[in-house]
Amino acid sequence: MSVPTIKFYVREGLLPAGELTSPNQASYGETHVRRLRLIRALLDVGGLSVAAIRGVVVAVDDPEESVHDVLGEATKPLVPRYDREPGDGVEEARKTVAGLIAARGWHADPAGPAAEALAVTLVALADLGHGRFVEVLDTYADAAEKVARADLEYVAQHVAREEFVESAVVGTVLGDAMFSSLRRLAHMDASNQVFGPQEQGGGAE
Amino acid sequence: MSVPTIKFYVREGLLPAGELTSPNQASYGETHVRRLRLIRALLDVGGLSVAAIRGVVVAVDDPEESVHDVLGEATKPLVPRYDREPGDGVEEARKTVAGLIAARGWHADPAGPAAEALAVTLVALADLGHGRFVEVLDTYADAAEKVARADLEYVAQHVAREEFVESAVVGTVLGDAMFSSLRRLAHMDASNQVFGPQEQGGGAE
DNA sequence: GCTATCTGATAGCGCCACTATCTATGATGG
DNA sequence: CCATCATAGATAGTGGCGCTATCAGATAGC
Repeated sequence: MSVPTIKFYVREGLLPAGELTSPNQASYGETHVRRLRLIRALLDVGGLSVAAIRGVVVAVDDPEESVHDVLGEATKPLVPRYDREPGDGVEEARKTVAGLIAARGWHADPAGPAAEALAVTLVALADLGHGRFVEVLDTYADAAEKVARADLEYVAQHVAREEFVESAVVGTVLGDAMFSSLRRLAHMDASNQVFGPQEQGGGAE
Repeated sequence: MSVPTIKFYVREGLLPAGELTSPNQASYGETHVRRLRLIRALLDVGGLSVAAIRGVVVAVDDPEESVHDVLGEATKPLVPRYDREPGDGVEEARKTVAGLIAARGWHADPAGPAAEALAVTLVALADLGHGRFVEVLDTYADAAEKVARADLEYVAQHVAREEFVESAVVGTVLGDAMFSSLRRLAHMDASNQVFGPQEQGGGAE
């Protein structure tokens, strides 16, 4: 972690400035190191942009901010743009999403960023000829529910109140990465089972 | 979709050139449109880089290429770098991942990109003071298995052989996006239930 | 004192996903 | 037939992003 990089983060509002002990000497403490680790994790592992991280840390530092709002902040930049002539199927996808939320009794905003991102993804799938992929939506939603419950449980057990907000962001962002990797591993396994062990790698058999 | 952008994709090897009917007239067919949609979906929704997409389409176009290899290609650029003094906990994380793979009997390479990405994520979590998050790994793995099975089933039912490779990529990349959105929705619901309905949004009650 | 090191500020770099401009060629229409 | 206009291809430029290099000014430490 180079000094100029750190100063860059300070400039960008990701990191509070060190306490000046004299005009050319600043001291950085444990909170700074913690914050730096948060930045690196969100940046490298989570793939967030510096701007998104700024939004997150501003919200994290604001004691008035609710978990809900911070997550919204962290999630906003993740909605894809996927340009399309409006109304061409997006509307239908939005309805599908709203229907799913209603069917599951989820207390979630059908117009929020997460719902919108889902709708966009469904449209993209339909465009690619995979409109039927919605048939597995329920399986995905089941899995998502289970994972979300586990997340909440973890937070309830291991996270102190004053760390709720930061932990929620970390869990949301890194949890995605975690699940994504696990899904790939599970895919490998499943495809190895279906297509047979054609000794095409490190066949542990 | 502007013309210069399309030409850019041709130059970058993402899109085959149109068939020249005369030195200044090229004809683009359905395959080009399809490919363009694939590019936009992977780029906008999947968040892949142009370089990664090139790897994917080269592999997709190669009839010798196996699903396995193409997915490897698409997955490789997704492994985070997350610089760290080596051996400082990464090794332990790798062991955790290998143990998980073994415990589940997954036929997956514990040294492949997916396993490595998972290990890196675990290290990042540990760095952030969430080492205990591994306790929910099993829940995540269960969910991932279920989702992966559903994916395979979908492919088996709805995808023709010659589209296996492309569909696998699409499913892997857009499936991540889909699950991610669903998890966020499930989080909203869970947190709304835990923290009580403080009328902080569009309370559909 | 004298050098080495730190600070903050400004400007620049390298990569990436395009985009603008240019020339040559040929389609198009009165 | 000929003026206009669009298109192909090639080259160079743009804007954003995540840093990084350089520079003055100030001070710590010898």
